[in-house]
Amino acid sequence: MNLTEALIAVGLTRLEAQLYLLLHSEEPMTGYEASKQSGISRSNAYSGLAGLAEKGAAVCVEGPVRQYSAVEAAEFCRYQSRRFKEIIAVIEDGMPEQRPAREPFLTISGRDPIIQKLKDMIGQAKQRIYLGLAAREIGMIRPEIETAVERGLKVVLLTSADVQIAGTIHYAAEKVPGQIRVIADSSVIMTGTLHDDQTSSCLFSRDQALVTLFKEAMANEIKLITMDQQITHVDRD
Amino acid sequence: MNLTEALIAVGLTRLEAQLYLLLHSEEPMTGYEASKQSGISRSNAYSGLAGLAEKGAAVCVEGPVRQYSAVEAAEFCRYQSRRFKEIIAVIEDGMPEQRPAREPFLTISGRDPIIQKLKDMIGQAKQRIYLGLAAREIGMIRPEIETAVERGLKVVLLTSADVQIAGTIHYAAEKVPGQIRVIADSSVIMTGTLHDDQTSSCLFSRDQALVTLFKEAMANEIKLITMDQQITHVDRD
DNA sequence: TAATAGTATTTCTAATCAGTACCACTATAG
DNA sequence: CTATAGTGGTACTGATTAGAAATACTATTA
Repeated sequence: MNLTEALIAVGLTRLEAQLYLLLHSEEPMTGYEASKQSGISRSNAYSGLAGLAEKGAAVCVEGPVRQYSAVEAAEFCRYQSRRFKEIIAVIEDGMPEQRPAREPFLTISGRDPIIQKLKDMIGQAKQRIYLGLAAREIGMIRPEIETAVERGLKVVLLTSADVQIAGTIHYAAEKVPGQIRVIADSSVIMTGTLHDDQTSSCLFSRDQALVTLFKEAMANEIKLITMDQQITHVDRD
Repeated sequence: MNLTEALIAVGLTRLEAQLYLLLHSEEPMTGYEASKQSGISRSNAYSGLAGLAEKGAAVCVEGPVRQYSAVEAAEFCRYQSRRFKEIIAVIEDGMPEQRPAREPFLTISGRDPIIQKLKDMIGQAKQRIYLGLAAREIGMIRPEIETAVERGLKVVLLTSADVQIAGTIHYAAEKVPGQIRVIADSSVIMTGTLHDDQTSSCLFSRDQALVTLFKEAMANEIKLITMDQQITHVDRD
């Protein structure tokens, strides 16, 4: 995600994002100036600046001509955070309680939802988590793993030898990139493949039989690794 | 902001939001069922459910027919929060530094930007803040005022007698709803009117002369109030 | 044959954006 | 003094796209 996309994600249009960046590099300017410097058509430059003002990303400098000045990024981000918190509050206390029934087998499709679920499993784990992932995937969730270690969780990695994360128990195993195997708290598992958005699909399960099967498979894998090689235990600190 | 709008604000479409709520009240369902129960056209019900799955708000229950189950609200909110933090991080460390020049007089138009600026002034104040607002406006920013009191700021309210916020210094003054007068740290002021979006416009200023004028005006107002009435000082706790 | 499950296509609207035309004002070169 | 270039601003048109309503079509099952 680049800067422009991030600005679009918080509610600006593409042109507004462009103009916001332009306002940061220059003195306050009129729509005319903004149009000239950005290449955006005059009409759209004016409406873009007005849009920025409406969304709290720019303010007006009144005078003989109407100029706009950018609201500094930190302040704009504070606005957005405040707004986001309100939105989340509305959702969290407005949503009806989930019916208790939880299906034992769920399919999660698409790259992003899988990564989100993976991070959430690590974040929600209470005692321990086993991660059978290639180095590429470990890299994407490194902050979450580190937070889990700080929370005092037992974190076991089955991944390539060159990965080093303090506080984790590490078994060297060459994993195929994109293949995912996770167990959290001996109660939920996720497994499947993670490539681009279309070809990514994972099974998430709470089914006790499957979880047990998975646990034993991972335990066996670890046993075989320790028979071959020695354990690399990276101590905390 | 209602629930559906909040869900739309985090990236769902109106139909997806509707379907997400429906999924919460029922067992997992197919597009066919969702269409029947929501009144949404079949085609759109299917694409809506697929959209929810893509956005991490629903998961698939594989079987003879494809059913979708809602991801529980708390989990979906965690996804959104994670995503939002990433976006803010991109903006905050991607934005070029603001040029130091800050115009002395700025116009802030529109209801929302004004309220955001008001909250931000309170949040960013270092020592003291004077708020000349009607009870209606005080109500909107109550949490921010309470946080300021907790931060140990001197918070002075010039507002109607019935407003009660612990830890603030309160002078009873009947204010016209929509009229705003604020000074923060004796260095910045905001004043203007706040009604509906079109008719709302405020001046924000760092100009020392104007700030001083404003301070004296408020001091005089307080002096007159205390000559007439007695001070209501609500002690903390 | 009715209900279930799923797909495809058409139409409509609104937002975004590119492009252009037009008007008013000011400064200045000839 | 006038012509013209530059500045500041508004209005309109057209293309593209996402979202959504509506309908039609196929296939399977009870």
